[in-house]
Amino acid sequence: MPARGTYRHGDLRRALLEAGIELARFGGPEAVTLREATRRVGVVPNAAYRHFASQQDLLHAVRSAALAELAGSMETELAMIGADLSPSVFAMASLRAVGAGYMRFARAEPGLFRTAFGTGPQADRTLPAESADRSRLGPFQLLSLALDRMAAENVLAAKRRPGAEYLAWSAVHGLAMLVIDGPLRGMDEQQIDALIPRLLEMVEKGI
Amino acid sequence: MPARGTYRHGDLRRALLEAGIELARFGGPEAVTLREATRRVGVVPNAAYRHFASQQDLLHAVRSAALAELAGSMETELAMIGADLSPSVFAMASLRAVGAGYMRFARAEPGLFRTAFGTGPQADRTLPAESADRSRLGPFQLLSLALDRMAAENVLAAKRRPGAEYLAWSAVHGLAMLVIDGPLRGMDEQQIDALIPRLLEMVEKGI
DNA sequence: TTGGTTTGTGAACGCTGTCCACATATTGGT
DNA sequence: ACCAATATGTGGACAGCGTTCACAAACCAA
Repeated sequence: MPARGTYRHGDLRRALLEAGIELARFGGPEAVTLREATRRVGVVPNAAYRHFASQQDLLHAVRSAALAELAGSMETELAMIGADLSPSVFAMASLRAVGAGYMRFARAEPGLFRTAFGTGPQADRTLPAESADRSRLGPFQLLSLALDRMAAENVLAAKRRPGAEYLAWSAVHGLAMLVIDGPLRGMDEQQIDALIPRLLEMVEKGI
Repeated sequence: MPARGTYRHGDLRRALLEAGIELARFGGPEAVTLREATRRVGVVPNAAYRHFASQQDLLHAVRSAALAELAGSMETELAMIGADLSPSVFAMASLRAVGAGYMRFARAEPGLFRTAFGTGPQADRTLPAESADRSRLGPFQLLSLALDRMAAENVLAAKRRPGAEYLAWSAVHGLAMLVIDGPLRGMDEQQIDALIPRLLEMVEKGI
């Protein structure tokens, strides 16, 4: 006898994924548990196995969603610096925009950010180059694009050498990690706000 | 009847801690489980509760040990650049030394590194300034010290502004995280080796 | 010796992921 | 329209995890 749901849920996979995202949002990767996700959807734990091979599989799906949201935050920030700028000014501002978007997301959604770059020995890592579908750009591609623009407009202190995007990424990512999940957690918010432009400045000048 | 150990172990706390470190070394923070640690020591799980308030407490102790090992790696690297250098040359080299030590530890002991900066909502974070005993310097203090030396010898591109150590730390930490636990995992080793000096160069020039 | 404190044991509880057998909807062929 | 095959959710079970409680054994002090 069908007790819990309508027995035929309709789109259980999506429902479970959304429940997982919600869990990650508030509790980070370690909060996305298969049992709790199914509980929220109102279905028995095993039902999840028809749509996700394992809990890790669910977590990977949530991770992808988190990465997409991070990219969205960067694009939002990029859109805010308007297209009425001259190419060179736009190029100059784009690195700061994507960097700021990165940091904004990390601080606004620490749970999702930690999920996106979640720790763990079993976490499946895909190199940014070969990641996902080409349609949507990932965080790394957006950062790389900003550097490309700066190089094209010659507003970069140094010549754009291959791999420079990794250096920029390291700086931004490192600050984000230290702030939301590391020893800098609890640091004064204003101090962090002051640090962000200085960090991006360091990247521009030193890359 | 005393079945497992000698019933009176001697120094169970230390034994459990060392077992925990061993677990963290190979499996990262999520591998340090109370039950496995006690199992290795040959004692019943509950015995741990006489020496650690909880599993988190054990993990915190392991984290401290990991941080100490990281600092040790940085000091080793610092010692390798000899004291026969002129103060200004030594200052110049010290940032790269501590940075390299940081990266070396991260790559050589990813499990311990991930434990040192372990993720999780319940991770107790202490600001570097107020951390630990004064006798041994932590990773952050060593990095900060290197920048101080460079500023004193005027070998820094810019004036040493307060908080610059956070920027340097962010860069190094970010690369380490991306390499051992993030999307850059699996990157070509030589490529990483080439990236490290460039990253430290970026810090020197851009800070 | 005796009584108290420390330290390890044993059994239990609820939580987790996962596997198995089963029941129920949906779907496609005839 | 019927009937078999498939897809999907249920129920029950198992092992492993952290944690708690009551109890036993060892040490220590008076």
